[in-house]
Amino acid sequence: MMAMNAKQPFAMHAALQEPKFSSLHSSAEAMRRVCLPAPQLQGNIFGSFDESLLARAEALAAVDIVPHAKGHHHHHHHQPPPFKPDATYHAMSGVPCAAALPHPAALAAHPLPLPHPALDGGDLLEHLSPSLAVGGLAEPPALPAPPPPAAGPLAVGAGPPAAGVGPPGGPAPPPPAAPEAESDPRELEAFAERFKQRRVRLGVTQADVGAALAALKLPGVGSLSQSTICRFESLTLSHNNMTALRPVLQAWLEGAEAAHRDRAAGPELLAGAERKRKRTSIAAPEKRSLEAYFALQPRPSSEKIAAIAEKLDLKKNVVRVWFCNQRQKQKRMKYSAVH
DNA sequence: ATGCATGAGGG
DNA sequence: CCTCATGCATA
Repeated sequence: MMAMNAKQPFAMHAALQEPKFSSLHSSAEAMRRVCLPAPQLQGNIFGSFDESLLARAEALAAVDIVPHAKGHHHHHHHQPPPFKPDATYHAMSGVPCAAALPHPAALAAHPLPLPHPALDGGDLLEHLSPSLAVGGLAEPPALPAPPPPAAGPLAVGAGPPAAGVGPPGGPAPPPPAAPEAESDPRELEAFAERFKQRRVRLGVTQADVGAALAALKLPGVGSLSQSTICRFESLTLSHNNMTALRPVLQAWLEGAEAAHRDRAAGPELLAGAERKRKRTSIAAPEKRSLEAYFALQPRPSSEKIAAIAEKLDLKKNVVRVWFCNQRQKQKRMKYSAVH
């Protein structure tokens, strides 16, 4: 009997992408803004920037054929394939990493050493520069007082039906520590940490938690993936998302601990997961170019994306998605530094 | 722990 | 097309 992965991605999704944050989000937004280079006085100057930057990035990408250079990393593409190998398909390996994954990897930081416009040379994007210089760099640094909706239509899992939180009869489903939950970043941070600690103490993996959420049968709440649980614990989700998930995870935690004490009602807290598939990967050189370009223009137009895609031998959609993801990453909650 | 991707919902 | 919440496949 094969267990078909019949997952029901309950739709919660972006309910409102409008300015629905009160003040916390403002911080995030502010952070993001300050990250951007002053989008002014650009004009033709940027054209040069753009050109040299991308040219350099591409040059770097092209030097993958150098004998050794740094002394690490050796690629193998950029060959003249009859196709467009923008993506590298790797074989799967079914890694049951789960949560307590003993990876000694320490992660490598990406200081993003933005090159200086001192470089010059190829005008690989000559046909791009013009349009970008005047047509794309019109960032309206406006922020017309975001009206705080006050109401919390977060609808974490309240997509289709009206997941009324607080039905008469069994109210107070999500027992938030604070009725008015300020959603303090510190608060969330603290909770995430405690959550992880207790989760580990229960000997439950992130994947297990995600799967177990469905057993809670909370309205609109299905199962989540290990990724999401992990991101929650590491606070790499948007503030909105964190806030929405907190009650759910807290509910699970309580139930799990209860089941732990009383072994008789929590067999669903364990789940096996089997996955098999492949993921497309963007090669390092291409990634570098993309990063360089992103630093200059986080929001390239379709035309620019198409041009970049062609230059890098990537599918346009891949490039577009890459930019989208970059934006999300840059925007993601990381306010644990500035309040 | 993260990268690339899908999809809903809003413009 | 974009933003956002999520997920699968990976390193």
